[in-house]
Amino acid sequence: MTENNTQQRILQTAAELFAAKGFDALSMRDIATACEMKAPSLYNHFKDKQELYHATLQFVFSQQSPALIDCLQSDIPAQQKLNDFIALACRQMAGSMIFRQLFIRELLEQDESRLQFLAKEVMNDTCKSLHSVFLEINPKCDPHFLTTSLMGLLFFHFQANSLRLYLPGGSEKMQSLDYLIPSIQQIILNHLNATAI
Amino acid sequence: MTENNTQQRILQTAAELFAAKGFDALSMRDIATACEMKAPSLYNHFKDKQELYHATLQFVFSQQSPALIDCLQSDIPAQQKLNDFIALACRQMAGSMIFRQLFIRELLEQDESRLQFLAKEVMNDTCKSLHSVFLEINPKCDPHFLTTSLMGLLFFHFQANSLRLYLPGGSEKMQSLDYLIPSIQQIILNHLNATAI
DNA sequence: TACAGACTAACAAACGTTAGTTAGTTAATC
DNA sequence: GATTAACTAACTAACGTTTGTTAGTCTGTA
Repeated sequence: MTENNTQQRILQTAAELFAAKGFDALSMRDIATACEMKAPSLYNHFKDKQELYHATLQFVFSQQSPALIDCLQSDIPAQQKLNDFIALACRQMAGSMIFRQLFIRELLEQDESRLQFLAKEVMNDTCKSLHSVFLEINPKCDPHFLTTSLMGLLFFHFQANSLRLYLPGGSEKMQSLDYLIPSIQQIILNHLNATAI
Repeated sequence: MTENNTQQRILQTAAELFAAKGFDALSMRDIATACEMKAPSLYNHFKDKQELYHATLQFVFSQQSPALIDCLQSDIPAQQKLNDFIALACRQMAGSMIFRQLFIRELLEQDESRLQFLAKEVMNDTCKSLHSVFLEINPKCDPHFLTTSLMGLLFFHFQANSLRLYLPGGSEKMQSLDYLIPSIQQIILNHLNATAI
């Protein structure tokens, strides 16, 4: 139990640090210090740095989807399900940069086996539920394109929130959920409704 | 001239490597080897690793915008200008991963001064031209949101092209420019046209 | 002769990791 | 209930390697 507890604490700390700095910029000593221990102690819990990183990815990625899937399978009209989903995803994106940054780092790394894990183990169920909702709203739509587009909008709008302030027309108001949620909902819905049925 | 030539060669090589591996995973010896020289020789051209990295960013980012801006300022209908712009940006994204990956890495790093450089020196002019086109098509639209959304779609769709194959509904066909260009054009246009004038 | 730009050799610091030790806890024995 | 053995999980010390970088040297060109 102490074992498990320490392990969880290491994973949580490592997640924050890996997300912020990336695999190579982060040393085992950094992680250990943040966990209030010494680097060699980490090896009592994880074989090596790679294994700790993989465990961190699984730890973070497995937490995200359940709430999203629940939201897509509730018993309300499809369009409202989609709006709820987008709102929740936005809140998750804004609430913690850990998932978002780790995800984007994985996209950059382009490691085939890890991309496959990401797609099959982490995203597959959510995507399929989302496809159903898209098709329910408009059976002629392209659910894969819509899903990927929505992910792009979600990840980019929140990741670029610091950049936004320096871009023309960017303001603090546009970083807020109150602004981003309805805007993203509308761009997706507009596309769904515009495609001829 | 040899000086300038070598410098350019180093920058081009460094750009490819920094884009692929990131700042920390890449050593001066790696860069030197790829340039067919020894690491200390790099210091004849750049003060240190940081300066080489900054020079690389400037080298890469300054090449991208001119063609895009030209495309937005030609003398054709606004809607066609926008379509041409999106098509060209897609081709740039697909043609080389260097710009795309370096840009995303900068978004991850969240370094305020470099984000500011990115926004003001690299993207500002393109964004402003793009805003004009958006407003020409629909004066009631939100050009900042549209610009950011378009960037999100462009970066994500091309960066996630490897991931796409493992996602439900993903296929090689959907990685192609023939598929992505019109799809992205349409999602933006639909949103532009849907906003009440 | 001067100088740019390549080189070799070498530095200190930081890296991931291992070995060996120690303190605290649990379980079984007397 | 006390004693011992076994185990967990922390520690210190240290390893070999790689890192960014500097100093000093050689070579070709102007």
